[in-house]
Amino acid sequence: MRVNISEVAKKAGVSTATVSRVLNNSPLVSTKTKERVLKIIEKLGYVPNHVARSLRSRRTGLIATIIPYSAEYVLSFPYFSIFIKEVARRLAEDGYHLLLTTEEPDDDPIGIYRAFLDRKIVDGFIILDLKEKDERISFLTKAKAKFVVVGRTKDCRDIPFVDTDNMGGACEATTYLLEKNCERILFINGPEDHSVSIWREKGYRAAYERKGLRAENSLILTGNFREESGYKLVKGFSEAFDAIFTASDLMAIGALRALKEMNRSVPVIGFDDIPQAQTFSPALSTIRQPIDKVGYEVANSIIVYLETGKKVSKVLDVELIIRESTEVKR
Amino acid sequence: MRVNISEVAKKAGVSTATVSRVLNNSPLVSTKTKERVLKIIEKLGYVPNHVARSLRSRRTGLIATIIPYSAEYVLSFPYFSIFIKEVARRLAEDGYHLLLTTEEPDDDPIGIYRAFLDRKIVDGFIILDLKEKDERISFLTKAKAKFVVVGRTKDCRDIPFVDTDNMGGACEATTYLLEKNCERILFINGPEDHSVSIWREKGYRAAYERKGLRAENSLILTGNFREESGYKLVKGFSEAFDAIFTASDLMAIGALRALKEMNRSVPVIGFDDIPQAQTFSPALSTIRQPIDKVGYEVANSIIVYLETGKKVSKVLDVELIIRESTEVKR
DNA sequence: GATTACATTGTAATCGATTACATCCGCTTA
DNA sequence: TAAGCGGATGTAATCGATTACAATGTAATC
Repeated sequence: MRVNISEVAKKAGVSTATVSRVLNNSPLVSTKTKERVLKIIEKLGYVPNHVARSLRSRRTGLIATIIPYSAEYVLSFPYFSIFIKEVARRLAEDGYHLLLTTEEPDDDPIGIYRAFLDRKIVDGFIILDLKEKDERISFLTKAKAKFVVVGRTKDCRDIPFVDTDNMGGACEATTYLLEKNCERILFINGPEDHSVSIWREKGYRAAYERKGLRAENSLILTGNFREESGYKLVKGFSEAFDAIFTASDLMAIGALRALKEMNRSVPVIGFDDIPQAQTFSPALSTIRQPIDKVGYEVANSIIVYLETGKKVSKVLDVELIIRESTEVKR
Repeated sequence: MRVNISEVAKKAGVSTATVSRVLNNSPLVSTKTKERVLKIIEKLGYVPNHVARSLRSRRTGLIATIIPYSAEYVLSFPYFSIFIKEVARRLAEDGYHLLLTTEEPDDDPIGIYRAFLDRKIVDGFIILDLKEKDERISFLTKAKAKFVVVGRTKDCRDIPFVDTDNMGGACEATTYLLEKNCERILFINGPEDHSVSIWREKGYRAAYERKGLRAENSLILTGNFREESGYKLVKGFSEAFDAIFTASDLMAIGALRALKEMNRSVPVIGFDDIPQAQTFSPALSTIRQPIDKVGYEVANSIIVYLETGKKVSKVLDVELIIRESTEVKR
């Protein structure tokens, strides 16, 4: 029923040390014994117990990804399943596994991180939904835990991260609108403490500056990534504008709804390229992020970090997808 | 730095056995010693090592969910992230954790299940995307592993499962169309080996039978849950029909596209209530599944199974959501 | 005062691997 | 021939908990 290493050792007429050496491909075993042991292993169908290994080696092969408690997060990140699948796939390639859990409902966002660290359940963490001042980062750094971040804070030296080129994408979208001779582009950004918001605003401003212009602060609004907020902000906006760029597709959809009700039509660009972007009418122009690659790279980065100590960071290109919502009807 | 149970025992002037008893709330400790030990634990910030516990107790507290290798799966299941989040949340309530991974790319779908079992990495499994003849089920049953299934096969005695009322939902949708005086309802089902397809077809047929009618086999087509297949099947259908019911919202969207091109308009009902269902024009009438509850219940069921041996199954109600796509314009 | 019962506590084996160190063997070399 | 060496293998400690069993102390009973 339960075959363990001593069973194998006994049947093969060697010590457990030798069996262990065979298992770990140690050069300290003669070819003859190695073959004999392997044959017995095969015959008994022996597979080493992972928990026992973890205890001795002090590595569990588990990487935690903790979903932030805000439900909005998952909703505002519709490709989450693709991301998570790709992370799991890449981790498995090197014998690691993904432990997925949620933040605890109480007001202690680092509680679960502390628990995993103290109990030695995982070898490392993947941090999602980065905030500009993120207490998870300071906690994990202080605790000397190993982690990789999806996103980027303003100063991110010493922290391995994987991010999409939010600034470049926002700049490209804004530039596209400027070159359509729009001058007053309403920019509906995400919450200010989100790191993506900071980079997207930088991109928006950079596009103006490249044209020798200056972005107006009054044209920059703060939404929450959700449809309703795009709708309301456009409805309530009293100044003049001739285009809209939003930090999420959902807010773009909301904005388009508002425009329709107001009987107006200006070019609109969103961010994310969620499934609705294609099926909405008008089909949304937007910035597509390579979410599968983000998953791959972040998994890769944590593996490299764990095994070599090297901190690998990466910024992945995004792509401006032009569809119907930027067609100007005059 | 690393505090273990002997450290605590030494500082408290007791044996490790006593400390362990305190940790596990054993009644075999006097109140006095218990308090003393607890004070030391607090002071040293001691937290028991989970791996050592797992080794001794033969339970890791990990539940595996394995994403099937077909990429379509994740795409055809847009609420996957909500589901998985709810599973993780419920598991954590009782100290369990979700280990998420993917099937191996080669043609051995049970390889990863076998690996997790042999290595004793997880205590149980949650099975997704059930097929009518599912080799995962037969393998896990033979191996005496504990698992809970999302979905239902025809004969599912002895297997704990959580399913939505696919038959009831399909019946309700079909009945709604029949009562709109549609007689020839084109039913675009999912692949035949998927367990959901079987139940949805049953519901479709049941609705006809209740009206004293008989569903025609030629009106039942097989799609693959994706938009393209809804589009193509409608385009290529040569017989008469006066309504469409599809086993996924994506196929419903495809069907509506086809209808538009063909310049026809019949009531259409989808299945799932994905985010696009609301934003598509016309907004989709559809069957909404309580995906968060499915996640909660399946996690609950595996916990109960592991801790009491009882097999708890549940069928959750679905809801017919009527939007624009069933409005008849004649 | 001896015996018994019961409540606490300790000792040591155990879970299943890894690995530092010791040992053994055969061969080379002075 | 003895010392030296390196390769192969074994012995036993170790990782950090749990738990069967033994041992102790204290109070109740005769």
